[in-house]
Amino acid sequence: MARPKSFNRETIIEKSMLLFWHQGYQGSSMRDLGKVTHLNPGSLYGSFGNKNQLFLLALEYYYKQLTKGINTSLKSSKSNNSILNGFFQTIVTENESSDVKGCLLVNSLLELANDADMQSHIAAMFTGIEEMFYWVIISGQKAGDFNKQLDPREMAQYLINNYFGIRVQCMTGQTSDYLSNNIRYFLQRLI
Amino acid sequence: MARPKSFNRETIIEKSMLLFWHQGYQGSSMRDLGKVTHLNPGSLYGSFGNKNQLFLLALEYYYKQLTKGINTSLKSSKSNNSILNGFFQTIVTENESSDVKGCLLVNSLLELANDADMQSHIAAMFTGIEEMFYWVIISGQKAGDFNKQLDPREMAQYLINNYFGIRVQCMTGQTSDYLSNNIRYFLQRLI
DNA sequence: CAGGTTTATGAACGTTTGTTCAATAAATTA
DNA sequence: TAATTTATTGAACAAACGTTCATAAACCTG
Repeated sequence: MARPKSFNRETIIEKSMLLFWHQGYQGSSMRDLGKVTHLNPGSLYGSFGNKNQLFLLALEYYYKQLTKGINTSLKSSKSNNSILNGFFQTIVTENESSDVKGCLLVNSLLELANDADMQSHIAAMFTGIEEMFYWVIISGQKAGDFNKQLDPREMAQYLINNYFGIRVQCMTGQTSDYLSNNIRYFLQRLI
Repeated sequence: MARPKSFNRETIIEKSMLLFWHQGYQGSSMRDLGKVTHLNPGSLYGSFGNKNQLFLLALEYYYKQLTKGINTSLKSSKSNNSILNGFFQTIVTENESSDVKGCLLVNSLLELANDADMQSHIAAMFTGIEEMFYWVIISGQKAGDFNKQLDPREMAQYLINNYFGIRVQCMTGQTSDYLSNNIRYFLQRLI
C-alpha cells in the first residue's frame, strides 16, 4: 500500500468534532480544521472527501461518545433513576469544565435546518436517545423506580424534551446549581 | 430633511427577521437581505449600520411578537392553564403552517454561542419569558389552576426548559399531534 | 425654479470561503 | 537499487462574503 498515512483517522475525527462542537459547522472553516488537525487541505480532502462528509463523521463520533455512558450503565446494576441522574449530571459537569457548547447534535439540527440530509441523520440519533430513555424507564417501572401509572413512551418523549431544554440552558451561561435543580425537578415528576 | 426614505423601517426589520429566522445569521447574506427587502447595500448600511445591528433589531422585533400574545392574554380573564395552552398551541400551529424554523432566539443562541454580546441580549429575553411564565403561575395558583404545593419559581424554570424542548422538537419534523401530546404531558405535571 | 440636503444605486474592494491539483516526499514491492 | 504506489504539501482557483463609496436621483426649503 505504498506510503502509509501519517495520522490516526479517529484522532482527526475527534479533533474536528471538538472544533465543530465549539464553533458550529459554518463557523469552522477548512483552514481552521487544518490547524487543529495539523493537516493540509489535500490530506483532509484526500482522506475525508469534503467538509460535509467530515462533519457527518464528527456527528457520528459525538453520538457514540454521548450514548456510551448510558449504555454501559444500562448493563450495570445501578438503579434506574440514578442512571438518568448520572446521565444528566455528566452534562452539567461537562458544561462546567469546558467552554460553553451545549450538544453538538442539537446545535447542528438548528444551524443546518435547511439541509434535509443532515436533518434525517440527526433525527435518527435522537430516536436512538429516546429509545435509550425508554428502556431505562421500562426497566425502572418494573423495579419500582418510576411511577407505573404513567405511559413509558410519553415519559421517554418527556425526557427527550427536557434533555433538549437542558442543552439549550447550558448555552445561556446558567450555573451548575441552576441546571442541577432543573434536572432534579423534571426527573422528580416521573416518580 | 430633504429626500425622504422610500421604505417603512419596521417592514424592513420584519422581512429581515423572517429571513434570519428561516436561514440563520450566517446563512443570511447581505445580498439575500437585499433581495427580500428590495434594498441595495448602500440603503441597508445607511439605515441600519451593518448586518449585526440589523440582526439585533430583528431579534428585538421577534421577541416583541412572541410575547405579545401571552401578555395580552395575561390581562384577559382566561384561566391560567388555558393561557399556557394557547401559548404553546400557537407554536404548534405556526410550526405546521410555515417552513420549519423553530424559535429565532433559541436558534441564534446556539448559532452565535461565541458572541458574548449576542448572548447577553438573548439571555435577557429568556429572562423575560420566564418572568411571563412566573406571573401566569402565580396567578394560576391563586385561582386554583395549578398545584399550590409546587414552588412557582421552579415551575417557571420548568416551563422554560420545556419551551426550549418543544422549539427544538419543532425542528425535527415531528407531527403536530406529537408536539401537542408532549405539551399536554408536561403541562399536566403542574396541576 | 435654484440651491441644498438626504437617499438610492450598484460597481468595486479586500477577505475569506470550499476545493483542486501539480509537484514533492516517503513508503512498498520487485 | 529501481520502479511503483500512495501520501503530503501549499500555491492557486472561482465564488461568495461584508462593506464602502462615488455618482445619480429625489425631495425640501426659500
